[in-house]
Amino acid sequence: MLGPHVPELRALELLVVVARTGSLSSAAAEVGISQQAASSRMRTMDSLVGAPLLDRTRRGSALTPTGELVVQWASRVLDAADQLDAGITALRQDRRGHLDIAASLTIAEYLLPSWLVAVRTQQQRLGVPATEFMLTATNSEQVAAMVASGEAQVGFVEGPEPPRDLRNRLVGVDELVVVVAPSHPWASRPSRRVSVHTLAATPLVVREAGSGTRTVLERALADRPTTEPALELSSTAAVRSAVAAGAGPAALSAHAVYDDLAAGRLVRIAITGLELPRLLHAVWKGGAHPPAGPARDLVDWAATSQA
Amino acid sequence: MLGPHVPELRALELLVVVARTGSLSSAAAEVGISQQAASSRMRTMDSLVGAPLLDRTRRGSALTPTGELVVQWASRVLDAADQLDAGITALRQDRRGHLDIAASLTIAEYLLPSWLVAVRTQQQRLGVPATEFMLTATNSEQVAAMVASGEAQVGFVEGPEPPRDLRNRLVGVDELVVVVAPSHPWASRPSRRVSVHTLAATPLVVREAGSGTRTVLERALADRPTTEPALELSSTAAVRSAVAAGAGPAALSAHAVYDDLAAGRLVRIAITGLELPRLLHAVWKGGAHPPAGPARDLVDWAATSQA
DNA sequence: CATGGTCACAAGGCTACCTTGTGACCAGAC
DNA sequence: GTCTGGTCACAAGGTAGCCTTGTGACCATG
Repeated sequence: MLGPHVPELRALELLVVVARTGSLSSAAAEVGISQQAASSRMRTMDSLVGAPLLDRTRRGSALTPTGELVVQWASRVLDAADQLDAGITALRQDRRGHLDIAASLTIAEYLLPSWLVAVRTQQQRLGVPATEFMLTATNSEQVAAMVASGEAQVGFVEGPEPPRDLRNRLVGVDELVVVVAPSHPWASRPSRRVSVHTLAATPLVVREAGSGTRTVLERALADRPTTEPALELSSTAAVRSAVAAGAGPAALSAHAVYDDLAAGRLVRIAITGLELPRLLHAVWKGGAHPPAGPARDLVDWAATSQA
Repeated sequence: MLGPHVPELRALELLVVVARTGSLSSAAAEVGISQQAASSRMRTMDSLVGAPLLDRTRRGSALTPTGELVVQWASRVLDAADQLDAGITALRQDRRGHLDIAASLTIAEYLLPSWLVAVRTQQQRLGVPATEFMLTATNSEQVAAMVASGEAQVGFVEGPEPPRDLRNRLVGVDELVVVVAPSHPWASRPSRRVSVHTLAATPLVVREAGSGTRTVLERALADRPTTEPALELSSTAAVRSAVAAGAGPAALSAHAVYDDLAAGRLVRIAITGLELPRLLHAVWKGGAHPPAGPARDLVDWAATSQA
């Protein structure tokens, strides 16, 4: 799946740092290796790409045109890696100066990492010591319970309306969308649209019974004659893969398939007379605003970045 | 910049393959390592994250809830890595069964990789042998010359209008946008808007004289009294970093700053009475359509994916 | 002309990872 | 019952890649 010519993350990081600093030595210092090691890493990248990435002169190293291309591509990889980093850091339960966050699955998977990165860089810029986030991902009911009990200072839930006993603020919207593989007959229809009736009569790829997305879908089709699932899988990732491989249509969170739609691995099908929006709320206990500090920063960011 | 808990790309790839196949052994076979090596890699990932990613049973391995989160985050990294892979593959000059592409910088950097990935997966799905793409990134004039001379079968150019002597098709639009750091005074204005006059009077971070984006900008401000640049840098990446660090405003391609805007590292400022759109065209020589085969597939994809 | 900055070459060591070999366990077929 | 093919785990050993240290050449700048 991944070719043999793709450098590892640390090498890509070194490349962009070299691009920024203009020097192998200082870049090496920044990522914590020796100048010689950095030079060697860059040289192996040269051979991976098949062309030199750097103009190495006696007073610094500048990018070649090829290098500049690769830097741009690498930056996107590293952006995603930053979000992964934020997520992993939040999962590791470092218990000094931390903020406990509870979030529903969709939010934890697709939105929260970028918010964490944003708050983190904001803190860096202001010179504030970094907060360690701890993340629990579970269903929306559980999230509400954790916030109510004080286990988490702030929570993020999805659903028709936020829990009554907690304060809330709207931070985004999600929607279930129906997707198929590009080779699926529905994708060839000029309108890329089918009726609710057709959808209900078609075997779908679904999550296991009881999962949030499946419940929403079943409720929306409740008054129609429905058919058996084509395939029942236990993770969103598995459903995405199965649909892309042609196993049949599925309904998934718009956020979950954003990349696949953009890359053309999946095709969105509109359903006449069916919309499945879900509101995403931040929730907390107590005052009109979340507790001052990282919790409030996070909610503020989430609420404003959706604009 | 990148934390110590982020696995390398190959490890992430293994994780998502395990998630898809449901088995360590078959995943190991797919990525070309032994089952034991795969098991060990996954175990080091466990310790990086601080929690097990897999439920390892005697008849397969399924994701834990934590594992599912990490898979989603990792998928985004790998999506970007796929585009990097496509780009690098196109740069490596493998000369068997290839398509020569010439593209202007903006397109080569931001759009082309995803198109290449799309065409590649399309070929895989149809069982067609994969084309080796060869990419030359240069300015739009050069691109037109290469296509005219036959050095490249297809080209992608930006500019007010495509070259007369070539056939063309619109594949997208780009725009120069003005961005500042979130800490910049302009970002605090409620309107996030300044006048052309203010912009012209403000020292900007710019590319070196002669670069495409700088030329467009200077031409647009030609009839205004302008000031000296705040900083002159030789790559788009350097400009982005400098602006994010607070060196001043800059005008950059909308595609170049898409991620930074989404992540909040940069803030877009509207300029009253100034718009700098650029049309992106595919160009080729000869008939009304590009030559059948990969060239046509690529252009078709590019033209339709912009919708 | 000294100094501090750049990068390159060479040798050595170490570590991390991978392979091979083996075993335990489980399900389904016969 | 047991055979077969599938899973994963444990252990030992080798190897290769990478990193550090040491050294040197070169070039600006003061």
